[in-house]
Amino acid sequence: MPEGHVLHRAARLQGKRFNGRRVAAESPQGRFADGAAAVDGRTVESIDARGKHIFYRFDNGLAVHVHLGLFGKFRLQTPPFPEPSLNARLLLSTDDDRVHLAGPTTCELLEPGEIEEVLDNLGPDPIVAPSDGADRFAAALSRRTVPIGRALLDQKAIAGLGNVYRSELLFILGLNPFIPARDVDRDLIDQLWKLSVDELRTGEKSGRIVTVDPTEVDRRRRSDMKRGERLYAYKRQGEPCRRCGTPIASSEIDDRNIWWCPTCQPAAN
DNA sequence: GTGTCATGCGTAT
DNA sequence: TACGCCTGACACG
Repeated sequence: MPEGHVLHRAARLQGKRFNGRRVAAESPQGRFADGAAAVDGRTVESIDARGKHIFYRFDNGLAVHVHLGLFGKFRLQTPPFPEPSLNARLLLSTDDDRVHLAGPTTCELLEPGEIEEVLDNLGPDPIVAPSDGADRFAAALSRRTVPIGRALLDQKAIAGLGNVYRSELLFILGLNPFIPARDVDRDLIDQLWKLSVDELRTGEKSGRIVTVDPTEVDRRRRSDMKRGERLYAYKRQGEPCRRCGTPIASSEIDDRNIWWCPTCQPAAN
């Protein structure tokens, strides 16, 4: 379930357990055997996320770079450790903790300096919220004629948004997904950036994506909401818009589904 | 048990 | 634009 908030949360929670600790590294599945061997017995210096990427820096200068893709998953485990699944690409263990990684798109060893090459291909990350983030985001969009709904998934424009957040952010701001990115007003771009910061940081803290304002659903607190009550648009096609009752519409942009409210997010005139 | 789908993305066409 | 990759949850029988 990996949008950017998941990786930042993983970096924070794993960092608490592994930073400064010597770890055993292995790859039960075998596909990262050489990489695991290169960091086995080394000390973790830091674990950091950027966009949907996470980097483990070790005291020998090497780093492990992971991207979860659509299916990848981390599990944090404590003793007694369960038998690792044969799918485990990477296990990092101390006597007290273990992180179990399965199904990543990327799990690779990086030499010193190579982390920067990955970062150079990423736009501003709302969770990091650099001071020039809104400007960089706006500059990236200003060059693009593609729909705003597509541009939001371009990790060079903004790093960390995925398919859930894109539907939700556009809904909240009443923005039609098909408006060309460069035609979106700068004021709305700034709002998109600020909302991304707020929503991803909220998601990082809770570990799940909740965008609805509880007062628009019922009096329950966000943490008590059932799945399906936490979002405005994502995967709600045919269900009534929480704001106006119009059935939520769905379509595809670039082979990926997107959901929106035809009334609250009207097409540009 | 089998089939489908998914919060992603690189590469080929 | 289409396909391949990687895993797991869920619907269906």
